[in-house]
Amino acid sequence: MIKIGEMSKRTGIPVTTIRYYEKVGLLPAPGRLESGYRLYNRAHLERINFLKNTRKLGFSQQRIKALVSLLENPNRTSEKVKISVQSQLEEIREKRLLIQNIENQLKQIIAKCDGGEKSECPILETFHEET
Amino acid sequence: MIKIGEMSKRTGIPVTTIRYYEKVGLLPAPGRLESGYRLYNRAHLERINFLKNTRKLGFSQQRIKALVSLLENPNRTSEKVKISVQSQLEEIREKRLLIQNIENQLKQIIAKCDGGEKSECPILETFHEET
DNA sequence: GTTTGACTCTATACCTACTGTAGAGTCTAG
DNA sequence: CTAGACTCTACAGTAGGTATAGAGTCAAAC
Repeated sequence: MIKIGEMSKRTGIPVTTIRYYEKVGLLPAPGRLESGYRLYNRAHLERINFLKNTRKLGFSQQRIKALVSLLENPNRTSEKVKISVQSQLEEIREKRLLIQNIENQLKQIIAKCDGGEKSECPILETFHEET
Repeated sequence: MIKIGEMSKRTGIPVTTIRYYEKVGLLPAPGRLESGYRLYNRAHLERINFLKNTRKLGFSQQRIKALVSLLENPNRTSEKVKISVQSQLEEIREKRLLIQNIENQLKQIIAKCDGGEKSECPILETFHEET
């Protein structure tokens, strides 16, 4: 049984964030000492690692909650888990396409500028276009 | 001279967002009718198009403000504008690399799952790893 | 002339996913 | 026994807006 500071050290998740995860329902409320200090066990450590890993993969809190309830459901199938992760992949893929599109547009816009010292500026002109 | 609803129609930017841009200093405060209604001119329309285009390219408000002050500076050089847009490109490129990395990880994780009906689940196991 | 409906105003709350701060209490090593 | 580290709650702030409440205004139909 460890206190929140030790948990923070072991997981690399800030103390404030751990308390926040409890508040939003991603982490079960732990037991408390008489002083009110939180006391975590092995299961909490595992849950925080779970949150850390899914967060790194860009999962939203909503999707993480869905995964957690699968996790806690004894009737879960790995198929359902897979479908959830595939949705996440699709979302990420769309974000990547969007950002790639922006990247290409920026490159084209930069290419318009010859870097002269005149006050005319093809980049600013582009930004003023009606679209 | 047009009212805010007409401006919204012409630019496609919601009325609430136009007021918000004024509040955060991206759009100069327009004149008002006696009733208090905002009245916009050609310059405001151009500014809103500018905001719309830079926002579409993922510029932060901070960077947009920097661009706007270049825009308003008669001593600006197109070189300075170019440098600002190049910084934006670099930021976007890094975001894209990050998201591509996530995408690849997700693909690898999904590939671990054979979709069986057993309760064991390589995906959930991956999410529980200490990292 | 009035009434209806669309429009506008301000102010405030809400969103995601946290982070930071104030002020008070607790624990532990010297 | 005290100093410093740790923990607690509650609330405010971040970016970039969106949504809502309640009040006032404008234009056209009747």
